[in-house]
Amino acid sequence: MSYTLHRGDALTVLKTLPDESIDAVITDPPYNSGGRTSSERTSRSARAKYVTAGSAHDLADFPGENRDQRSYRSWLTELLTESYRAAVNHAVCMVFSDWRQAPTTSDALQMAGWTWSGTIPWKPASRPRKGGFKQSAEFIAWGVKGSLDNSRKLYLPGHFIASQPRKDRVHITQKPIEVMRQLVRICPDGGTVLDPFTGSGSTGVAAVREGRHFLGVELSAHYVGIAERRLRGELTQDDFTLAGPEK
Amino acid sequence: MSYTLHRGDALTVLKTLPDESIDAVITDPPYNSGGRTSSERTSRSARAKYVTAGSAHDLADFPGENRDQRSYRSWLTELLTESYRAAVNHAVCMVFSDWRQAPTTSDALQMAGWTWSGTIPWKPASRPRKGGFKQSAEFIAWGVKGSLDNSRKLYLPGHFIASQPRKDRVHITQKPIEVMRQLVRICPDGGTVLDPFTGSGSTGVAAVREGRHFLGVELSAHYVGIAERRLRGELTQDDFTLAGPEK
DNA sequence: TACTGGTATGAATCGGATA
DNA sequence: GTATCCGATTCATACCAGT
Repeated sequence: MSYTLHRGDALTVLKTLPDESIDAVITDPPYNSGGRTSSERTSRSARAKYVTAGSAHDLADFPGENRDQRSYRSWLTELLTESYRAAVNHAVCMVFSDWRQAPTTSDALQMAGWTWSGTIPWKPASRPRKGGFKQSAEFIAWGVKGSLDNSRKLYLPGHFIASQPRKDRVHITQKPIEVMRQLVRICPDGGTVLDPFTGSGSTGVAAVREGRHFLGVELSAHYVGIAERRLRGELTQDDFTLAGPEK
Repeated sequence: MSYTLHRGDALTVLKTLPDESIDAVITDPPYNSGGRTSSERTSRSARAKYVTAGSAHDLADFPGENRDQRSYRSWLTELLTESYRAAVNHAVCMVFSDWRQAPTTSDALQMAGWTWSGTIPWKPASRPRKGGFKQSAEFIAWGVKGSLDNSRKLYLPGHFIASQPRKDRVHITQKPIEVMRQLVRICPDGGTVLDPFTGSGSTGVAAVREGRHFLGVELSAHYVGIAERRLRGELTQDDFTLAGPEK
């Protein structure tokens, strides 16, 4: 398996991809939630919005959390449109969002041409909420280019229960590898998974482990470095596993 | 605890309710999903859509399943607007939907004036899907009139896992009582829960069991009869429980 | 290895003070 | 009134250390 990482703006890089070169898109864009007023949403950094005051960890901030709702929708639509162009027929696109952005996300998915086929909840640990229901779920909107490939003997779950990695976490929104490994199976074996918002590269790690190629784009040099290191580690480990028979 | 059932059109009945007479709205409107084309959605009856072909059971059809998406939104908005008017400050409104209607549902909730505060997934049993992700979740969009009452020491879960009742089921979309019992707790003790689409009356049964009053509306005479019977059973049972100390 | 008890923390939320 | 900042809050769960 191989991986390619681009440091740069997602949309700019996507435009350079050839048609029908991607077999699945799995990504977690910076969605612009959090905060009560529009200015709070657009002016505060991701860390300021999402990290509990007093939290001891010191994870780096990430860019892209400054769009208002309308611009988020059109930006995401354009991005998914380019992904659609670069995808093969039967390709699946999966986009993470929180509850606030879920409707906007499925709108953008459809506006970009994908056939919206479902919304999958997954449950990270979360805080309780006094006087009401705790918000314990996040969502993955998924869609297909054309129709699902019914010839594959593939049955994937419709919801995931897992929590964020706590140890060795390098990104505020890092996803558990076990969940990502399930998701990348939607990509045919040996195909290429695209993640325009690579972050710390969990999608890539999962893809490589599951025998898929990975194509990642990330704006922040800090995170490109981290993703590169993690992915290189995977390949080295693979080679090692191949070389020595034990375990 | 007491209950009131109206046989009639939801909107018509809602308009007759006095202002600020309702403490919570919990309902499962007939949403128009299923079917890939708008004509498929609007022409097939609820039974045809939701009941497995060849299934032997004989649940009655229910009305209201023939709206297209736009008209569904405006109809639901009007309905939720009337509910909003009839609700007290801090009242919570919860609306069930499937994944397809979830964005429309949160739109309507907000258009009606409620402050959308979250989307809760709940998982009924479902069939796997070849070549992709199983669609195992349905959603409850919830919102508040004004703001949540933070003085209550109430902490409710953010997702529910339960399967639809199989035995003793009297309505196609009947919800498990255990889930409904959790939901009705959002209504203050002794308050009144409104369900404009009572169906077989599960919301009412849960409300009565949890010590809330219930106000239900149902168009179908068939289901009003069933709901009435179930609710009367609850009260009788309550009386019995009160009379005899054992269990 | 399996259990147990202590501790840290979360893609938040809320009220209130300040500018 | 709006924007911004600050700090208190809440408990299920993962993690750790110790038996």
